[in-house]
Amino acid sequence: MQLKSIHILIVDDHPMVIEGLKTLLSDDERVIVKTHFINGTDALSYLQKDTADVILLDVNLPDINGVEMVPKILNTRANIGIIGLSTYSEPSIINQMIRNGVKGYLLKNATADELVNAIIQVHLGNFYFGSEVQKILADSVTQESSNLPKLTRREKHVLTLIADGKTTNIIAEELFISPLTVETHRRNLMQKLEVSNAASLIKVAIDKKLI
Amino acid sequence: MQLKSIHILIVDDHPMVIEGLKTLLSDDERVIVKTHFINGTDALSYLQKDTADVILLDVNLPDINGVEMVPKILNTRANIGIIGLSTYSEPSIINQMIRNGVKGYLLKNATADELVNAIIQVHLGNFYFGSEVQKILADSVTQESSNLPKLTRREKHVLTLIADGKTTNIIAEELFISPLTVETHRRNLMQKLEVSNAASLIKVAIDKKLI
DNA sequence: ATCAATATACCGGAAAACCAGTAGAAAAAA
DNA sequence: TTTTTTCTACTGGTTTTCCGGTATATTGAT
Repeated sequence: MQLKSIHILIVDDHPMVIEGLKTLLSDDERVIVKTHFINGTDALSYLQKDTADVILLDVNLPDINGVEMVPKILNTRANIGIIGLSTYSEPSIINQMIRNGVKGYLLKNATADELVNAIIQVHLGNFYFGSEVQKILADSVTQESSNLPKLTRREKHVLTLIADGKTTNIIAEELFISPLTVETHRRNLMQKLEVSNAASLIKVAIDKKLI
Repeated sequence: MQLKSIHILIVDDHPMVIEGLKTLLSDDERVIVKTHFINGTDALSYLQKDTADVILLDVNLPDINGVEMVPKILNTRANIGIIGLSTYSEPSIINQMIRNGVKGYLLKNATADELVNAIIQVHLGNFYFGSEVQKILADSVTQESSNLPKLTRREKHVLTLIADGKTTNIIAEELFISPLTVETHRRNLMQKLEVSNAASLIKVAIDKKLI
């Protein structure tokens, strides 16, 4: 029934992880580990000539950041499925990986079942995220959306105009109000978001998804 | 074999879509459409008392924005799977939906197969995105990552410090260089990103994923 | 009708950012 | 090794932001 196995590439600098993955996958005939690399550069140069179906990519490589690896891989071989791997859990990293194009993400404590499942789904072109990863992502959303400072309509408006790079005077003209008023709004915004200048105001506003 | 059908809730203000979905799903005994709502408010108040397994949620509702609906739904019923639906394709909308917690996303030209597949996968706790949706997301990543202004290492570093709300003088102290140099870096950054102040510098830097 | 929140506006002064240039040293690329 | 890029630093001046207050009109909710 199984005519063609899925070819796997492992990119990870921990020998233990490599061996562990190989062992976990050796029992399943649907997948076959082609080879492995212990750094990003070697993996990328391999992909110049050869290819694979699915890459298991560690986030913490010695040379190239895993997050940066993803677009590099996809630029070379657009239809490789990439599954991110890491021991820990930072939601921002996972989010970046997803944005950059990984199709799956697993923590290294994933079971053989999960691993094979992820590989198969990703190879089919679907997404697969381990249950712990999903929990982490869900938590990061709810956590961030809590304790949001309440901005008034006017403040939100002024905020977006500041983000557009408009000065107090320009904003005042656009809103037909005094520059002094605009400044008050800006100051209230900064106070509410607990920052001391416009640059970080924009930063935390975006972080808190107010823009 | 099929003991329990997956209970579906449709939230969409287009009668044609509602009927279409119901017809597409009527043939499959694994899913059963419980009821539907033509606006967000009614759907939310329904969820106060009753529940469902999977919600098919239109993005363009008359009262509440679909993007905002998602967290509202998940706050009430955390383990409902939400599948976003829309006719068109704006990547930013899809991204927002995903960030807010949808488990799937389909365009309205999805086939019955895709639809049922998505429902089943989402109900299992997995993600499912239609092939067109995946293409859109992939395009948006590569498109945005192109024509990026090239920042030097030092500039990137200064950029993040600015985003942290640090002033020129503070940054100079941290980097053991003259404030005048830091200012030069800031000005070069602003020129490269084509903005005229630090606030919008941070904005476009985040937009272009340089931070 | 009343109270709280919001939007409006001001003063004066200090700090920081912004602009237009120039230019040498160090590092990286050719 | 030469060339290019990056990092560094400066002068001198203008504009804008930031801070600590204060204060009234308007709007929204109860």
